[in-house]
Amino acid sequence: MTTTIKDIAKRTGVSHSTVSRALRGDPLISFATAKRIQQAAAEMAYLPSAAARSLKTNRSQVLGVIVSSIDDPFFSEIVFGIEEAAQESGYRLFIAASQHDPAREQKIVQAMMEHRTDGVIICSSSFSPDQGRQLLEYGFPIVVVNHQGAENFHYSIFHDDVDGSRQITRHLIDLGHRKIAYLGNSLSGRTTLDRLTGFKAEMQSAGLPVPAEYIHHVAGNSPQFGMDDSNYLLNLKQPPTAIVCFNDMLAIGVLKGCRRAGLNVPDDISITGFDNIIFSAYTHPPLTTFDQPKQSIGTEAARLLLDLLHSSPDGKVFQPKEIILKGRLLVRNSTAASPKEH
Amino acid sequence: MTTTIKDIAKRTGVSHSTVSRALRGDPLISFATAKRIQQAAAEMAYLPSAAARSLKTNRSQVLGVIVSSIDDPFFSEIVFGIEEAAQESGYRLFIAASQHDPAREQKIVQAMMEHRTDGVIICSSSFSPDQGRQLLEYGFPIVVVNHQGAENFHYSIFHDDVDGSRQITRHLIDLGHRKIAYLGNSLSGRTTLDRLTGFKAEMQSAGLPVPAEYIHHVAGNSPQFGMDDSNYLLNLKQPPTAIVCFNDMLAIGVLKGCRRAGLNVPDDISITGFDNIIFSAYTHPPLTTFDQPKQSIGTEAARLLLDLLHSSPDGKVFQPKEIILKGRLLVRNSTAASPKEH
DNA sequence: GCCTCGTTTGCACACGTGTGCATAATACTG
DNA sequence: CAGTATTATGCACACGTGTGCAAACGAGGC
Repeated sequence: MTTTIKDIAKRTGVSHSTVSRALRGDPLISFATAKRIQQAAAEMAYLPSAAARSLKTNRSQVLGVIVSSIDDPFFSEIVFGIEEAAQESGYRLFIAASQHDPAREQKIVQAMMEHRTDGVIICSSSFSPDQGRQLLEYGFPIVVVNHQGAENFHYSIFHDDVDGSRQITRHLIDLGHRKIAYLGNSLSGRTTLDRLTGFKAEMQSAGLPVPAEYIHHVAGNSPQFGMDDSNYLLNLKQPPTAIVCFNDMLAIGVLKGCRRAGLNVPDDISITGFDNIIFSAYTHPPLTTFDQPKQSIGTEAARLLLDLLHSSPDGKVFQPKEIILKGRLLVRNSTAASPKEH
Repeated sequence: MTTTIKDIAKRTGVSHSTVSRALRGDPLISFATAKRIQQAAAEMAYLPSAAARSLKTNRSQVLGVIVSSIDDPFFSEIVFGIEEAAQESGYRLFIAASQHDPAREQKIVQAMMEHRTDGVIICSSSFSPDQGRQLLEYGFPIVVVNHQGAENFHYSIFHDDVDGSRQITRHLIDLGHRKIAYLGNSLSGRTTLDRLTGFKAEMQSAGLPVPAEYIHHVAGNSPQFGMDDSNYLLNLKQPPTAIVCFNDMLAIGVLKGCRRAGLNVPDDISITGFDNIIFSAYTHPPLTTFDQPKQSIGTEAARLLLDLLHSSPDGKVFQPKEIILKGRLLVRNSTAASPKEH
């Protein structure tokens, strides 16, 4: 059986409460006995029961992380950042993937509640408002990352997607492109809208038209969607000379779609991504994209949540807070001067 | 505050033990009162405390998953498989990334013990034997996936890497290649050795020599390593006409390295990967690789562990078990007939 | 040597849930 | 109707840890 503080108490001849205090470093206990107890604990390979502690203290030292999918490298990197910050403060992560499935979201929310997670970070742009409300009502401190329903939550971390998208678009305009299309992902809620907004804004300020058929949405994040739906844009009567893709995953698919259609990137058409996932440096040609500080987003989200946790006992209500991070344009080789019209 | 079974007891005028039984579906409780209690519980939005339950039952309904890194798409897909199976059986996941860092591994092991995880799945090929021993001594049921130290553990899931590597190599030999190099990842322990073994075996059975300089190892899994170290192989006096890469991540980097060196894949040189991660279909050219059933590996690992958990109370000791899964060769366009010697 | 004060430890209860056992309520048998 | 079998419920304790409070201990001052 696993050793408990009672076992240690028996062996050292003190009460279990003394052991508890000694191990927690309570100054009430004399240095001599504290040391004696700690040594005994080490020898007996004692490890406290998280369940018992959590039951008593009402704190689990666990942060819930809800992400739409684990196998999306964008989210993986954010999670990586979260874990760095969490582990630094002695917190553990409870990661769950919603997979855009409401039933699954329901189960996740329930599990978070049952485990009395100390707080929750939502990274799933499509997370259902109903589930969000449930979490809020339960009293969880919540930090949302790039989330569409952010108006309901008080603490959020944003990457400035509007600005990023403007920079990407400006880059293409500067290269002489005038017929630029946008390929979005309808499942990405606010994120795709922000990027679309930035795109439109920059086009407008350059006095360039954006015909309705130049804005197209797919329903998923895999390269497959990008490849399949690139046909739609390429087969338009007036095909674009550049495509601004919602993110790198789609852009990677679009690159292949173009190649299949016999188009040379970037000579015949320019393609841009967004996020700078690791693979975007290895496509052919390497992808021009917007380098989003994914890891920082994760660590900032975790730090904000931890701040919230450690200051709430004071009873003072935190001011709503919105942290906006900026990335940088990363010009590689999938963009070039607009092809001359014949 | 959160509602407890005592609150429900008060409201329904029964004792808290009756509530406990009613909610657990204990047939001791009459149908009428059980229904009444369940309804009250639903109205009061009752959710059991995982901590309390786990403390009392000594079962956490949580599986620990140790993975070397989350942002490696290969592991992500395995984790995805694990989660599918776990959630089906009402288990939750406790995921932690070791990052090849012993200090981190130590913390992870400790956390798993403190949380009294019901079992552990180790997917980190470089996981330290010391930590593994500690987990074993603690009494965790453990399932290892492709792990180097599998001899110490009784239950394991393997992909038949030796066979896969032979098939890949055979494919290249059939295409007329005679000078074939192997690029491994020294951090991947047994996995890279198995693949190297298969490679050598097939070369030998074809009567082809493998000069020592044709076997090269890098120390990491990112495409960057593949790109950087491809130079070494390409600059040999007798450069190979084909490179068998440890996995897709490295192969993706090698593809870029070849392009940089002015080589055309597959006309000048053939490249193969391993794993079939999602991006391998979108490289240029699309990567010939070995399609490993990643998701199945995950679900099988989880199922094996769950079987272990549900049968151990009988006291009967399980026979050691090793499940070997097979994948299939996936020929795409990064391999072609060996270039003619001039 | 008595009182006071500060330090160190133990007692007892609490957290929320599960369960063996005793007891109360009901049904059944003769 | 008494006695017994059956069913339904409650009591009390347990899981491992943390903590307010009382008690024991020792030291110092007069």
